[in-house]
Amino acid sequence: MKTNINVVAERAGVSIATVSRTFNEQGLVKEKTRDRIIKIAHELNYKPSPIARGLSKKTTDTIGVILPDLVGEFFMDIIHGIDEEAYKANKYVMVSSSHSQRNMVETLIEFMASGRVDGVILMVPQMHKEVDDFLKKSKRPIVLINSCSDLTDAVNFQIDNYHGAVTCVEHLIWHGYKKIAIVKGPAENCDAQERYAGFLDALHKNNLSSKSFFEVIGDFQIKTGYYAFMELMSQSDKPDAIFISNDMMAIGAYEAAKVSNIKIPQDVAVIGFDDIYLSKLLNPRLTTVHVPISELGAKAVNYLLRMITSKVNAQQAYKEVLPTELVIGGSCGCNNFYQSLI
Amino acid sequence: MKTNINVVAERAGVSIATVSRTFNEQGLVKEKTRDRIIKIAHELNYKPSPIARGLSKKTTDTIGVILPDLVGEFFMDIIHGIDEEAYKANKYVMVSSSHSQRNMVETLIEFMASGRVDGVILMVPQMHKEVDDFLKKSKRPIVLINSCSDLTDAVNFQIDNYHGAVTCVEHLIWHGYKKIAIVKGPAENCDAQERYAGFLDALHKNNLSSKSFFEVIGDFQIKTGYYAFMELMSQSDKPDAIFISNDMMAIGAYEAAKVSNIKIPQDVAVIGFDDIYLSKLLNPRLTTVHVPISELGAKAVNYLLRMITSKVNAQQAYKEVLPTELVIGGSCGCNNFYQSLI
DNA sequence: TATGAAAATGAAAACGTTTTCATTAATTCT
DNA sequence: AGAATTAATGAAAACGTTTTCATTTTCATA
Repeated sequence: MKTNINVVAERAGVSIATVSRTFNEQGLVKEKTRDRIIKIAHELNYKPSPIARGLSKKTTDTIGVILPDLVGEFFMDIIHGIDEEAYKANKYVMVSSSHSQRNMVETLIEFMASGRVDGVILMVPQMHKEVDDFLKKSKRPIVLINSCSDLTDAVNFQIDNYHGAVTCVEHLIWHGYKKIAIVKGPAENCDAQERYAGFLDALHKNNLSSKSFFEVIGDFQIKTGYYAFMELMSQSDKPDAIFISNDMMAIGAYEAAKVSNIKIPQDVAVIGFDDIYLSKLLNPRLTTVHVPISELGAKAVNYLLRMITSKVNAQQAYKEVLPTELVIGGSCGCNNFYQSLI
Repeated sequence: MKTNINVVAERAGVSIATVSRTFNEQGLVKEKTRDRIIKIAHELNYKPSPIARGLSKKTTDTIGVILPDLVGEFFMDIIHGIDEEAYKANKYVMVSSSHSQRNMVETLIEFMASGRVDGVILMVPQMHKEVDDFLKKSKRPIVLINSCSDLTDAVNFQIDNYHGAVTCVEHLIWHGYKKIAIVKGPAENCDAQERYAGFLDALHKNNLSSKSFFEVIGDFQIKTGYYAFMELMSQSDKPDAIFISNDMMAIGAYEAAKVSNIKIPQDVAVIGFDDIYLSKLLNPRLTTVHVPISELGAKAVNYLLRMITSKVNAQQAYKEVLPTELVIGGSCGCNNFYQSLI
């Protein structure tokens, strides 16, 4: 009744070994018998069981994805990129969030040890020792995405936060602004750190320097953007441009500007980071930095698959920084940008 | 070297059967030996292989999720709800999009037949015959979410689009509006159909009727919301309120209002549907309908798991409609709503 | 036509569990 | 104390593949 490899073999008058070979390596079984087997398998609607195959071959054709959270368009984009590439390669995708940090590491270990996945794509907001240790001794390949770059001996795909920030600041300088402020992200956040570094370096390279009262810290949420903007613009010495470390805070800044009757960009220029969907809807459209999130996922999958198939040395460290791109809106002072909303 | 059930058994001076029993049914193995086995297993860091177990038991502890798309906060919320519940039940989640309709059914069949998953949560934008047929003959349980309700013999969890729409319209009527227009969603979309039905019924129940020039069709995207608003408000006989079938189109409407200098809600009241994140950021905050997306995923998982464990009859049709809730903003004319942005 | 190499196939072990059925150990009952 | 039950364990088959190693077939070459 149940249609396994045996019934196909029997029906084809052949041993199960040849049936197996038919579905795996090519060239090993004679054209004629191969065709016959394929035909019969098709008639019986036979497909090799992935589970049994997994037991025998120790591969599952699925990759694990562990994200710090499963909320918001950002993580969705990552999953999307991963899914798309995995699908092309006929792989399956198992997702899991680290469930509020309760057990990121446990999930990871479970995944790896259980043989459920052939490899893992892992995103850690900030790298702790535990993870670091584990990466080294893991038998299955692991690819990090958008994780801190301080561990040099891992495989890591990242966004080029630094140059994104540099480009922003240089664009502001090009506009002629000289008093450039920044709303920073959380101190422990790697993205925030890199963006801040880019900000500082761009200023210095252009013989400007950052003043402490032009630096406000935020937490990447709308609210702190609001207050940061208020704080900056209520000083007697006001900036003429503000680099806001992410778009969410920029939204808060827009709100603050509206409330306090400050015009963007006439009174103060504003520039964000991330190019989230909302940024298109602001008025004027927010000038920001596009980050190739979905590509990040796609590239991570491709590399992981090559690690799995040993096309690339899985022990070898590798790092790739994906370029970011300035998206011109009206908030920086440019005025012939493309308003894509309608 | 490799630590499988055999080495544990040997080390414990016991047969592999008792080791297996120790990790499965309880009460079958004597307390004392059980403890010894557990201890040894722990020392050796032994965990039963899910793959081998899967082969033997024909269950994998993972559920499949097939969504029409992996983009935007909506689908992320669904996955989030699913993941959270699955995690609690110690199940794994395999996601897949239908990759632009290319092969939703194939993915489904593949999933089911391969024994990769114990059950599937499936969301289909519009139900075609193929899927319908397949649902019937599938051996593994399937739970539909947010899918058309015209197949009565499936398990289906849905949003209460109808009553959400009724509530909207009645709220508008309560405000005193009499000339209520609608921007509909795509004709073939089930959500859109149900919302439209609610709209009509609410009007009739209140002795109002819909006029054809007050009904415009859209496609749930921003752009069509823009044009629909323009069209409605450029007629000589203008509506005093518009029920827009989703928030995205409402955003377009806001934009159109701004461009044409029409004030919301003073000149025309507007109400949306979905309560997406952006709706909080509009000014005035959009009055809309909250849909419990994440709960939808969570409930679907719970029911699916009960089908898998036969706590509930998997052959039996079941339908659950999750309540929606009106979220008051300023766009309907209310003025003491909670503006949650800051 | 015999011969050797190459190509195609088969038998059986392995992968790591669960589970049925039989057997032994422990316990209760008279 | 011995029989009758019940509780605990073990041996081996099953799950459905892949893969090694040996064997047979084929085919070109001498």
